[in-house]
Amino acid sequence: MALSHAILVAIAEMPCSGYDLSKRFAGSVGYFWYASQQQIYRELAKMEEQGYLSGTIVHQEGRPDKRLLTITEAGRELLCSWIATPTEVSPIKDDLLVKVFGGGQVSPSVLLRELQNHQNQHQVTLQTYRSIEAECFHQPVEVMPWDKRCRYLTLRNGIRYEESWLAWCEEAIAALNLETNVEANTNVEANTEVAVSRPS
Amino acid sequence: MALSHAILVAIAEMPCSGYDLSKRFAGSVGYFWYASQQQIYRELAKMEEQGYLSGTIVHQEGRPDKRLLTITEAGRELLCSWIATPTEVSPIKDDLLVKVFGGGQVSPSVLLRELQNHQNQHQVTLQTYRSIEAECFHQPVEVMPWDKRCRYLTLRNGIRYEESWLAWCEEAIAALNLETNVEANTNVEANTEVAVSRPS
DNA sequence: ACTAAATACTCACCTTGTTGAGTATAACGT
DNA sequence: ACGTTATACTCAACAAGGTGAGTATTTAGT
Repeated sequence: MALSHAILVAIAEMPCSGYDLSKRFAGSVGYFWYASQQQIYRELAKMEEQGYLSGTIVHQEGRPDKRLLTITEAGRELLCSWIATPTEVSPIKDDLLVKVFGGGQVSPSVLLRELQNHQNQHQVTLQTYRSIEAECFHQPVEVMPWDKRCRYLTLRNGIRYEESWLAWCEEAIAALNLETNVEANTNVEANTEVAVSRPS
Repeated sequence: MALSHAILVAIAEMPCSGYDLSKRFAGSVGYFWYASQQQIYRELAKMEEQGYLSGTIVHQEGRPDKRLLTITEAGRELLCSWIATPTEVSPIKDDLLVKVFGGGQVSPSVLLRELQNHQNQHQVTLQTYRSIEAECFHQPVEVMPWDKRCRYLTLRNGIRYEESWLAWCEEAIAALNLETNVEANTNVEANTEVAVSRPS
C-alpha cells in the first residue's frame, strides 16, 4: 500500500480520469511519488474493485468518453487513517551516491562529469520549483487556507531538497578538484585510469 | 540493473560472503541502497551465473563454511562503465510528503504528530552520521586517499540530507502551529475533524 | 482523403521488492 | 544434554514496479 495512497491523495484533491491522473503524476504528487500510466490504471482497477474509488462514464464533446473517478467514503477513511498511522522515514535509493561510493574504481574526472550532470539537473528542478512558488504561492503562509498550506509545504521541501543537493555538489566537486589538478598532467582515459588508479 | 551495481560497489570495496554483504547493507552502502538478505542472495546467484562475481568456498575455524565472493574483471568493467554512463537524478519516493500533500483531509494536529515523529527519526540518523564522521573521517579531506574521500562524500551527502529534512520539519511545524492554536479550542478527534475541516 | 497528435484506456511479460518460513553448523552458557 | 545466539544460506509465493506494444476516438492540419 503506497501507490494507492498517492492516488487517493490526488483523487481526493480533485476527481479525474485515469488519463488525467497519469498527467498529474508528471507534476505535483508525481514529484515525490512517480508512477507510470500502466501502473496507475492497474492500481485504479484494483481500488475501484475494493470500493475505495467509484467511476462514472462521462460523455464529452469533441473527445472520447472518460471514466471520472471519485473517492468514496471508504476511500477517504482509508486515506485519513493511513495519514494518522505513524510511518518510518522513507529509505533513500540513489544511483549517484552508489557511484560516488564506488568512485575509488574510476578516475576523478569520470566522477566529476557525473557530478556536473546531476548538478545541472538539480539546478533545472530548483528553477521549476521556484517558478511554481512565485506563481502559485505568492501570498504569505498565514493567510493560506489549510489544504493549500499543506501543498505549499511539500513544495518547500522540494526546494530545500534541491538546494541541499546543489550545496553538496559544490562541496563534492571541490573535493574532487584537489585530485584532478594532479591528474590533468597524466592525461589518461577513463577506462585506462580505472586500472591505474586502483590502490590494490 | 541497480541492486547489482550496489553489490558490485560493495564487493569491489571488499570481498565477502553473502551473509556479510547483507550485514554491510544495514550500514554504509545500505544507507542509500537498502536490500534484504533474500534479495541479495538472489542477485548474487544471478551475478555469479553471469560471470560478474566468482565465489570460492572458504573453510573457517569455529563457524560454518562460507562462499567468499570476489569481483571478476568482467564485473569491474561493468561497474566502471556504469559509473561513467550518465544517469538521471533518482526520483523521490516519500511517504511523508504524500501525507503532507493530502494533509487537507485531516486536522493539523494529526499531521503535527507525524512531523514530530519524522523529526525525531532524522535527528537520530543525523547523530549516527556525525558519529561516523568523527570516528572514521577526522583527518582533513586533502590528505584522504582517493577512495576514502569518495566514501566520505557520500557521508557528507547524508549529513546534508538529514540537516535539510530537520530544517524543513521546523518550518512545517511552525506553519502548522499557526493553525493548531485556533484548533486547540474546538478540541476535536482526528477522524471527526476530517469531516469538519473538509472544504467541500 | 490522409496524417499527425491528443485523449482515453488495455494487455502481456518480466524484474524487483517483500514476507515468511526453513535448513545447517558451531560457539557459549547453564 | 539443552536452549540460545550467531553464522551461513535456501525456497516459495506474492505484490509492486518497469517496459513495450496495442486499440479506439476525435480534433486539426494539409
